[in-house]
Amino acid sequence: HRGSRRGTWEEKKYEDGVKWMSLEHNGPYFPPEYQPLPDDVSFYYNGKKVKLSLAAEEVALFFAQMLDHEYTTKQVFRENFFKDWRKEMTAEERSLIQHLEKCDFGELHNLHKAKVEARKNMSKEEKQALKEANQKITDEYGYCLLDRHKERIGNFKIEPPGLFRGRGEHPKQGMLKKRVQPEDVIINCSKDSRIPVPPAGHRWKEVRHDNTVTWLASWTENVQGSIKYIMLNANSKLKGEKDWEKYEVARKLKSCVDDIRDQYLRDLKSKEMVTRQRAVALYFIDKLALRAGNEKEEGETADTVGCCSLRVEHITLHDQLDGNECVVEFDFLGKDSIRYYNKVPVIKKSVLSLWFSGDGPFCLSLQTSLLNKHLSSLMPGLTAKVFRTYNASITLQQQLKALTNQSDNEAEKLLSYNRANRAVAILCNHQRAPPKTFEQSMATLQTKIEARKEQLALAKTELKQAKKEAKAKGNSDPKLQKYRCEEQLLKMEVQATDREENKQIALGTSKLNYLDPRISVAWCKNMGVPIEKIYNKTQREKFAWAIDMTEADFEF
DNA sequence: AGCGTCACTTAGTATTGCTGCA
DNA sequence: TGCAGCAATACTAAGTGACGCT
Repeated sequence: HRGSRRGTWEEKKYEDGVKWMSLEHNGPYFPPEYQPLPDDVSFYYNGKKVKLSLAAEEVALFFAQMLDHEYTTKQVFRENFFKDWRKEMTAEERSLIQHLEKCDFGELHNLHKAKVEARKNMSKEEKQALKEANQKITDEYGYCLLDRHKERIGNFKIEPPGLFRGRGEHPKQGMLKKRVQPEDVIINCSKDSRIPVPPAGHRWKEVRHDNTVTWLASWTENVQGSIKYIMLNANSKLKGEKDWEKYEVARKLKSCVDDIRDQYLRDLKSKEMVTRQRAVALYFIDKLALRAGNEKEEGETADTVGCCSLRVEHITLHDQLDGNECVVEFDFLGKDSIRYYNKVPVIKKSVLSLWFSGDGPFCLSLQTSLLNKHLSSLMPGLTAKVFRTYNASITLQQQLKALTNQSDNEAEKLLSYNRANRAVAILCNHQRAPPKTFEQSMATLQTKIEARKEQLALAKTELKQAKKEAKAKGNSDPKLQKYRCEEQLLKMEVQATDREENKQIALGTSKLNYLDPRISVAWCKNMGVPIEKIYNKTQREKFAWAIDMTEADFEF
């Protein structure tokens, strides 16, 4: 453990999967019940006013609230919504309301907009009252006692009902996400703790006492049938230790990655087809930080892929492209339907010939389970995703080393840090939609820079002038002014560069999930940069373990 | 091996709230 | 002192991978 103090973070308390000895909490917070529409707001069908049943009205409002959103123009969304909405209708309503096109949600939509507007225009006192009410909810439901320590809960609120918003071309978009009842919720806590009390008139689905899991409550969501959990906040000891463990596994990979690389390069020539295919998968997972690509059930989710589920249509092989030999062109939708596009020169022609070797649509006939089984035999705890963590963290460390100089000023150092972070985000393909106000905000910043330049020029002139006059008096003010001006200008220019380079790149995901925080902490110590410049309050809480234990000589 | 289930991490976007500037 | 613009937070979907059963 070079560069780290032994301390509470390194203790391993319990054996074999036991996560806690005592757990007490107040259960999840349920969203408020539906408030019926006021009498002067109506839904119309085919031009005629229709008073909907409470259940149908609530779902109608879900749709009305989304009318400004692109979702409601999509055919799949509309069909799914309408089908599920009709299920909530009374028989009478169902026989009347047959076509979504004949529905007029205008008044409902306006009501919603008015409510949003009213919330914006609340008085200070009203806002304060609301804030206090929310605080009260957080105080009551937002914390738990785990092994006698008070810990924050990450998501203590039950997800409110609404229309399912899948990402990309999701076949289930628009379906009704039903209201969760206490009768749907499983509570997990310790036997001898104060059992959470369900809302009046209700009971829990089950109360269990399973200390091999970390969740406090769970329910099954109706759209995909998946389980949702109430879990601890990222700043909790439990999550922190797990995070630390993750990076330790990635560091262990560092010590054997050379051997593993040698082996998969050799395996490319193996007589066994499975071995060769495995080698190709590993090669790209390592080189491009691709995700594993588990199989997905067709028709249940958007059509997205990862390394092992890449299909023939996602890659193009080029003997020659842009002056390079042997290039693989990737073009596919990955997690969250984010496009991955990359042209990659590969080591050998042999790699290319290994694609398409199956007769199905897949590039490789290889399952992630097989890949991970192999990996775990090479190193305990090694799986495909460890390569992403490892390559992300090692890239940050290398980039920081290459980009930053002790002699840089703080703004320059921070730009370098962001650039190193950006290199990782690009590697991991962490994208974002360009902010709506991007062009505008760039222009504003540019204007400010111009103004500051003029001011600086003026300050310089004044300084010359003042030098002559002030020599006798010893007045240094104009000099200071010029200096400050220069510094602010530089800071803004750096900011502009940073923002431009960041247009479509999201740094947060890698910072939060892939970059060993100890690298950043050590860098801050070495560069004399306060940790607050790199991590905000939440992030410092999440990475408390790293901030606590890391010395300047830490090496990933 | 092949699956379904479960637990947990990783992900982008929507909303909220704070700050610095006119 | 109001508010634009950005940072922080909230939200919840979408992945990974372990495990147990057949």
